[in-house]
Amino acid sequence: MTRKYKTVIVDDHPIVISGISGLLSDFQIVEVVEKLQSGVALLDYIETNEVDLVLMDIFLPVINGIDLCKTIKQKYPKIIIIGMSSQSERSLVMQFVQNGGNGYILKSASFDEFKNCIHKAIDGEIVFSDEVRAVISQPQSEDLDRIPSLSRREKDITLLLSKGKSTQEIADELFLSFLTVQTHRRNILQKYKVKNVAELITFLLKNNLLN
Amino acid sequence: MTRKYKTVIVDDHPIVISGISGLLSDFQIVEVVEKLQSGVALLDYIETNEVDLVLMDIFLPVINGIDLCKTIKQKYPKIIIIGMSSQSERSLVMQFVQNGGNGYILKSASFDEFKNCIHKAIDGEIVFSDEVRAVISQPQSEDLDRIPSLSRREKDITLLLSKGKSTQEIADELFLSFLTVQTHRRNILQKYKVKNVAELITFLLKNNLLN
DNA sequence: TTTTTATTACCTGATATCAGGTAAAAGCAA
DNA sequence: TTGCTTTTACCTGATATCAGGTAATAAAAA
Repeated sequence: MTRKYKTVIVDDHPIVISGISGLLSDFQIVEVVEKLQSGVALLDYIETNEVDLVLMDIFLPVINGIDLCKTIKQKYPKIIIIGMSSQSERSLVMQFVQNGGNGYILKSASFDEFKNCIHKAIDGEIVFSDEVRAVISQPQSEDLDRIPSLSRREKDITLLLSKGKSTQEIADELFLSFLTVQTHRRNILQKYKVKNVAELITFLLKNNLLN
Repeated sequence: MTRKYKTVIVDDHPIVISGISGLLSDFQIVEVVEKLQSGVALLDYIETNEVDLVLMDIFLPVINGIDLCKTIKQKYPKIIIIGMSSQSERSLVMQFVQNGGNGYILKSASFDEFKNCIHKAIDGEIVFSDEVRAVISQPQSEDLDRIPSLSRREKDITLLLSKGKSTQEIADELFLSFLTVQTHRRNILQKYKVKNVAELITFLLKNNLLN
């Protein structure tokens, strides 16, 4: 008999944990050895226990799933990590995979999709649920995988923009020339390839890049 | 023997549904008669079936839980409706209860909390999970309770604004006059007392009022 | 040390937004 | 039926944004 994959579920919602473990109880090949509600608890657990597979929520309190994934993979590259969330923001998924994640499943995925993904991930594939795949496989400027970061000054200005400040008000507040702020604004919009501040802020907030 | 409460679970995440029905299977007093993934499906279902208790996610596609609750309560005030979500935004909870909701539970609540709340709700109480109660019972700047809501059209326009569309583009997309869209924009900004679209979007996204 | 990035700043012209006003028709609720 | 809200639409003028340039200085990375 083949060894079972020792699996840990990490989610801050007990109900979700219960749902997933119910789903996994059908599996012959995996065995849920622990259910945790935080990233810190997971880091503790893998220090002293053998783990083969982790199913984790991306939006966790304190440490988010993306950073958590990176930390774990650095020390234990063999652990298979599958991320889950309610939204399929392209950049989130990309970051997760770049940090070593083995797959990304939307919580709105069907049971079949879930099972399928977990099976394939165990076989070494990088897996995505249907909706996620639809989002990330869109044409979408093949190079924009890695989201550019804002410089210090650009962050200052973006924050004030999100508060509804005008170019002139920002210039006054930061003791800069109106024209300088204008240049920064243009650079920021260009950086994220957005048309105006409205789209910029939507992008930044949805990707947790603002504050 | 007392009659069992016919219960419907509404959530767009199959896993959550499974988790909750697992939880409810321990209950002698309730019986899960249907599991649905959308508000529309629920409206259909209650037209032709008897329902005593509804457990619904607040963030549902198409119709949100708050509007859904209102609609149902108008026609079937006897149905007990408990809302669930991942966040406990004060204004959301308030709106839900004002629309007739019988309780609000965070998905991060423990199983015991869940059971407790459902029991009490059946007994006629308006119930909240611990974390929710902590949030809503805070003093809170007495005036900012009620956040104005957007009309259907205003929502359409706001969504397009968040995608960086210009007034003209929105007019074209919705088959409206440029001037009409301009009027809507002004009304929306006024409603939330913000200076421009940037501030509007920050406000809406931080309060989960946009999709 | 050379190169690149960040920050600062100026110029112009086209287009868009914002703020003020008004107002009619349709739909819903009291 | 009488109001209230929503949706539609028009007008004007002041500001603001966006997109296209260029360019010097400072700081950080190669």
